[in-house]
This record gives sequence, structure tokens and C-alpha cells, in this order.
Amino acid sequence: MKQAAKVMTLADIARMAGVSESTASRALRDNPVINAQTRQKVQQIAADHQFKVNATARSLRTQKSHTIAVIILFDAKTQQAISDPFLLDILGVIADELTAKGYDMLLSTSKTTDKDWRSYYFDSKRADGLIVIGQGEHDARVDQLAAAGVPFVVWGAATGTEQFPVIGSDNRQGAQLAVTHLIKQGCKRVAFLGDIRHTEIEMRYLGYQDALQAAGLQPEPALQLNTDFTAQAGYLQTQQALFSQLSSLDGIFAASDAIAMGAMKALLEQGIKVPQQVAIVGFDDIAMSAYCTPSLTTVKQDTHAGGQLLVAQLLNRINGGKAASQLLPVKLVDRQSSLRINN
Amino acid sequence: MKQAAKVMTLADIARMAGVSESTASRALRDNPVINAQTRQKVQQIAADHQFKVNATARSLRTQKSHTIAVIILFDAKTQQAISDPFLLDILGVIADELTAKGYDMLLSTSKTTDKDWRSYYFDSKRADGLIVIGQGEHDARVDQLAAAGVPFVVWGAATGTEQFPVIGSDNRQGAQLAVTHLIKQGCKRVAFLGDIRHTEIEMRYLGYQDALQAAGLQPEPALQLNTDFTAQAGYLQTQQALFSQLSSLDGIFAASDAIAMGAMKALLEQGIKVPQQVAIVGFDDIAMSAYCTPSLTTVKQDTHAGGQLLVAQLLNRINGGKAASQLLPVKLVDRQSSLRINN
DNA sequence: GGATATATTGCAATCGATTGCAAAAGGTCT
DNA sequence: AGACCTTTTGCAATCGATTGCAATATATCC
Repeated sequence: MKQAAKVMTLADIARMAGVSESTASRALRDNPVINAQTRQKVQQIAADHQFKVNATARSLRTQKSHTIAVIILFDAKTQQAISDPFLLDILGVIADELTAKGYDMLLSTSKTTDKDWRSYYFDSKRADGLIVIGQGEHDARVDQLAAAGVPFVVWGAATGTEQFPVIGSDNRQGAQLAVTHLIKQGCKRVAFLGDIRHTEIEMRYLGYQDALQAAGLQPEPALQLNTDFTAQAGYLQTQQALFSQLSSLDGIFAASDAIAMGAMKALLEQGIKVPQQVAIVGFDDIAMSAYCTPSLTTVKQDTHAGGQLLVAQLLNRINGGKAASQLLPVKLVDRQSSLRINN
Repeated sequence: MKQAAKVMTLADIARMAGVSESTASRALRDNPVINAQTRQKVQQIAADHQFKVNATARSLRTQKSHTIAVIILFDAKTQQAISDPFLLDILGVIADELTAKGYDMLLSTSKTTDKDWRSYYFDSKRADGLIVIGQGEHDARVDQLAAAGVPFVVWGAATGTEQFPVIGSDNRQGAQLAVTHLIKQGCKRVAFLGDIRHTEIEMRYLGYQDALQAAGLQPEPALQLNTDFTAQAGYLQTQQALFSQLSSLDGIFAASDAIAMGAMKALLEQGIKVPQQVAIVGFDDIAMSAYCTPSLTTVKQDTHAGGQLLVAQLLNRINGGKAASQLLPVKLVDRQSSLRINN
């Protein structure tokens, strides 16, 4: 009973339908050149026997895998990807979009993947194109892909100088919104928590500076505190900042919600009131942000649009078009961690 | 410059090396039957030209895809998978393990996948086996897989009656640890927040009952509050409970950390002190749990061991062995949300 | 009726690598 | 020199589906 029957092949279906393999093949793909009745009959037989075309054979013949490789770049040091929960969000959207378009998704985390992506995924015909998530500290492998003419798109920070399509949030504007908001709440000395070697974070830092300057405040380099993408890093970095001469800061803009929560923890532990003494804004709007205490003001990225665009642009490129970079608008979600005025 | 050169095939390499395709193929796979020097030479040429075997052709010929499909079951209602952040953890481990073993990972979220998994992934030869994450409300598709003899393993709750291998945490024991801990902290009326139609959660509920009974407390059915896997659900459910006759509860055991955080938020908003008035314990130990305020006591699952086991058992099965179910030990991580005694 | 157009179907090559089996080359022993 | 191994290599079939082109059958028109 276990192995009901050996998996069928097209030849089996053809034989059962009394037609040639070519006719069967065409019938299954609903090729109108085949008589409607024949088509119907073949399809019926295939359905009855739960026949599925062998994807491997089809790929070999058509030279298309109908598969997209999604590569998640992890930070070499922390083994963390750009803010975890955010990642799963966008991954989910990408998966759905690909499925809807009839593509499979090959997932790879770059922790172990030291592979040469082009040869491994593309030359080997495992995938028709790639989506790279998280440019991180500028990765030479991405440039190689571009040089080799592999169809791919990147989620990250569009700086305007890349030779490849990048879809990403308008990090600079998001940061500017966040910091302007903090200043409006009365903050004078706002710390920036994030690792600016990450291109996306660098953009956020620029937005941070924009906001300060627009308000006539002088950005202090000492307030930029390199912080990895974890709550722990945010916690430790803030703790350290409090013990140092930076104790007079009254606002924190964190490059991710996780960092922000770590920072908040450190402050609360020292009896520092949030937002009264120090106001905090994060980035991402992960699910937990609305449910911590105080709830976290943050910059929301449009993951849905992001995922859709990534897929749309990549498929467009694969089908002979050109993939364009795009900057997605973000918006500020204000919650308790920064609201002094109405609180 | 763009398309440096058409992707090479084995035939090209063979020609360049002055040997036949068969020899080239064997040389590349380091078949000792081929002269060492020839092997060396062919390999060198292949490396020089960045040649990669066409995975599709190889799969077709060898009848092995060297790919595992990982299917994430989402709850039909909430579109949420078993506690998100936890999911990404285990997914990462699985990805690494598979990579280490030379397998690729095809990821599918079941939101859109209404496909018949067997025929789509297995019969079509897209994958050599499947890993299903999150049994959820018992899914008939899983039973079908088992009946069809497809190699697969499930992450979820082993109840002992399944006809297929299940790897998962000892949910019952974890819950028992958690609730016993709450009782030790003086709780008399502990609510259970979680959807017991989920097998894993059902097990946690059983553990919850075990603990109460062991302490001579009578489980009150009214304290079992069906709650989806989100912070929001935890928040709303708790709010509602507070407004109802359940206001006298002094402890909460939540089926996930996200739920716990939502619950905590609702309590704090009402000015109820955690842990003094109500103590809380969650499940999962997601990264954020240590950094909320108060930090969350929770039950930690061993995702690393879990991911490794899933992969190991599945590959074992694929290679002709048998995959065994396994229950992983969990441990209580106590933090502030439940500690009354030393606080 | 014959010529030409149209609708259907099948033959056979093809995608790129793998592998059973046979052949060739070189060596050893009597 | 011939029989017999051993080592190394290549021929050709094979995996399962797709598709250009030719073949057949049917319809249409003058």
C-alpha cells in the first residue's frame, strides 16, 4: 500500500490517452493547436492519475528553472540579518508573490553560503534570477553579479550609484521624519544607534543629520554610536553611553526596533523615564513594537510593496525588460516612547 | 562585456581537456577509476572556466534533486505562523544544516500553497523530501504525505499517535515547568492563553493542567482563553478577561512570548503590576523577551537541536533509513515577569 | 475533380550530464 | 610470443519533457 504506484511520466499518460507524447505534452499545456476534445481527454486522464510534469526534465528542455533564489545576507560578525522580524515579513511577501507568478523560491542564508552565487545559482541553472536581501557592508559579490549580467534585484539602500536595481525604503527620509519628530518633542541631544557601515543605516544616519541641521542643531559625531542589529547591542551600547559623558542625551534614534528596545531596557533599568527624560524612536515597526511598554514610536517600512516590487522588477528583467531601482516611502508611527506633549 | 561567454557545458570542458564527456564527468566527481593526472587536469580546466555542472541535467539523470522543500504552515485565520520570530530561528538552522549536507532548500509558505504537496514537490521531482513546520490545526495534507510514502518530517507536537516522524519540543513538560514555577511564586489562579486547537498548544495546555493538579489546584476551564498567535490577540484577550469576572487572576501562562507581551501590555495599561499582582510566563524565548520591561520569563526551545534533528532524520530517511520522532527537552528561563520572591 | 488552405497529429532531435559495458593500452608471467 | 590482468578511456543509451517540421486528414473554392 505504501508506494501506490510508480510516479507516472508523460509517456504513460500519452499511452493511456492513445496519443503521442508530443500531443500529450501540448494538450497538457493547453496548446490550442490541439483539438479541444483531445486536450480535454488528456487533461482528464492526467488529473485522474495525479500526473505532474517532471519539473527537472521540463527545466532541462526549456532552459528555465522557474525558480528564484533568495539570498539573505547575514552580518559576518553577529550572524544576524537586518532586523530579523522585519526579514520574515518581507520573505513571506516575496514567497507569496513568487508563488502567484508560478515561481518557486530557493532560499539561501549566506552564513554558510560562501559560494559564488553566479555559478552556483545561475550558471548551474538552479535559478532564473536572484533576490538579494540586505546589502550589508557593501558586498563585492553583488557587484560581480551585476558585471556578469545575471538577472537580480537587491533589497537595500539605493544610493544612486549602483550598477544594479535596488528596491528599498527611503531610509533617509524615514530617519529625518523620526528625528524631526524627536526634536519637535523637545529633544536637543539625540543619539544615533546603528552601524553606519551598513549602507541602509548610513542613509538613516544622513537623514538624522538632515533633521538636526534643519532644526539648527549641530550634529555631534560622538552621538553616533555603532551598534549591531540586536536588542542586546542596543542595550549594552546605551548602558555604556549612560556611564560616559553622554549621559545628558535626551533622545535616541535607533536604526531598528530591536536596538530601540534594548536601549529602552537600559534606560528603564537606570530609572530613566521614557519618554519624559529620554524619548526613543526605532525603525521597522515590527509586531512587538506596539506591545512593549512604553510602546515604541517607529518608522514603518512598506514590506508589502517592497516584496511585490522586488518580484515584479526581477521577473520583468527576466522577461527581457529592465529592472528599475525604486525608493519606497515610509511613515512615522508615533506611540508612547516619544510622546511627551500629550503625555 | 556583459555576457562574457555563454555558460559552458561539460562537453566544452571535455573538448578543452581533450577527453570524452564521460571521462570529464568522472574526473569532476573525482572518480578514482580515472587517472589522477587526468582528473587533476580536467578539474583545473573546469575551475579556470568557472564551470558548474548543470543541476537540472544532473537531477534528471540521477533522479535526485538534492533539494528539500520546507513548508511553513500558516494559520488560515491569522495568516500567522507559529510565533514568527521563533520560526525564523529554526528556519535559519535548517538552512545551514541543509547547506552543510549539500542540499538546497525550497521554501514554501502555505498561505498560497493550496497545492497538493506530494504531487507538486515530490512527484514532480522538485524535492527529494519535505520538512513541514507547524502542524497547526491538524492538517489532512500531512496524513496524505504519510500515506503516499513521501519522505518527510514534521516540526510540531508528537502526540504518539502519528504515522509519521515528528520532531518537537516537549511542550507538555515545558508548560508544566512554567506553571509550576508560577505556583511556586504564589499564583493561585493562572490563566492559559493559547489556541488549543493547535496540537502543540494543546500539549502545553495539558502540561498546564498537570502542574495545577500536582499542586492540588483545580483547573478552571474558564481560565483557558483561546488566543491566536499574536501580541494583539494576547492584548485583546487579556483586556477582555480583566473586564470580566476573571479579574481575580494572579498569573498568566501564555502559549507564546508574543501573546505574553500582549497580555503584559494590557495589564500594565490597567495599572496592574507585573509580576506583583499578576505574574507572567511565555513560551519560545524569542530575542525580545529579555529586553521588554519587565523582562519575560519563558520556556526556551532548543531550536538548534531541532533544526539539526529535522534535517538529520529526513536525510536518514531519504537514504533508506527510518526517521524517528523525537521530543526535545526545554528549559525555563526565569526573568522579571514572574519573580516575586527575590523582587 | 483538382488544387489549395486549414486543422491535427506524430516523428525525431534536443536539453546536459551520468553510467553500464566494451574497447584499448600497458604490464606481467610462463 | 601468447594468455591474462589491470588500468584507463570512450561509446552510446538514458533520464522525461518540449518543439520544429513534416505528414496526414479534412475543408473550401473554382
